[in-house]
Amino acid sequence: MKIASWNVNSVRSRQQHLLDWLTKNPVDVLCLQETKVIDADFPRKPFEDAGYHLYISGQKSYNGVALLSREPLNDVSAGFEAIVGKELTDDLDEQKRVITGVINNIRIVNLYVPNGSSVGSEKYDYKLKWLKLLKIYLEILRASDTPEFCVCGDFNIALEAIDIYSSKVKETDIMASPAERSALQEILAIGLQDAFRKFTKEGKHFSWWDYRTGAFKQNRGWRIDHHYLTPKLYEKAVSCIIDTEPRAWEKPSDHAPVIVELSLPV
DNA sequence: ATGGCGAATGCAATTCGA
Repeated sequence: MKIASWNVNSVRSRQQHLLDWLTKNPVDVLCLQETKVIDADFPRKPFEDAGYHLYISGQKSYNGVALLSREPLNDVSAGFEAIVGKELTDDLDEQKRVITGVINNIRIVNLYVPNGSSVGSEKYDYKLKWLKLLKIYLEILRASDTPEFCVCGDFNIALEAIDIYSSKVKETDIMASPAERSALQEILAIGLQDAFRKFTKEGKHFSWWDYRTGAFKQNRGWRIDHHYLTPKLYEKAVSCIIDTEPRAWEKPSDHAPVIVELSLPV
């Protein structure tokens, strides 16, 4: 079973790239982030014609997540509230950043973690608050009757120095600040492991490159798109690769898709 | 240190992303 994650930076702008990529890479589940479209305007038909069931949670202009699956998904919910309740969710479901579903007793959680703008900003505080609730959300799922899961998406956090092209990472750099990293480490402490690092120990492997200053050509990137697996699934992982090819296509997303393969029947 | 690029909105210029 193959599960891919791709921040597409607008599903409408990237529709043809997505269809071309899926033709070459007919993954079982594709998790999209930054669809940037309300549900009524999501281009469903081309993906349904390509053989996928769609589960979407979008909003105008910003954010938005979607699950595309060859087989129908069970137990689909969008947002935190369905899992943690209204009280704890507060206003954190206004931005559409979470969608989950179950296939073959494996839960897939698709996330678009807030960017945070800059360290110390209001958006940074929002990001840390969001990550705190994410931990509770995942703890509840871990204790549910579908305890094995793959949490993937755009985390907007580079966990280690080798996940960033520059060796000059400052504590004030968004996506690399100590508070962001420890918030993510606390989440992983519930029992999640980085599928990519099971197979690749060295640096210079990235999933996002700035559109500006020719960053991709010079491989000046960050690895901020991740697949985290519960122990039983981590054991079953047989590969995890970042497909940099579509990043070189014309008018690309600034992110590349990341694909994990599990030795499990679909 | 700054700005650079791209998408959305909505029709010019601004906001946001990372």
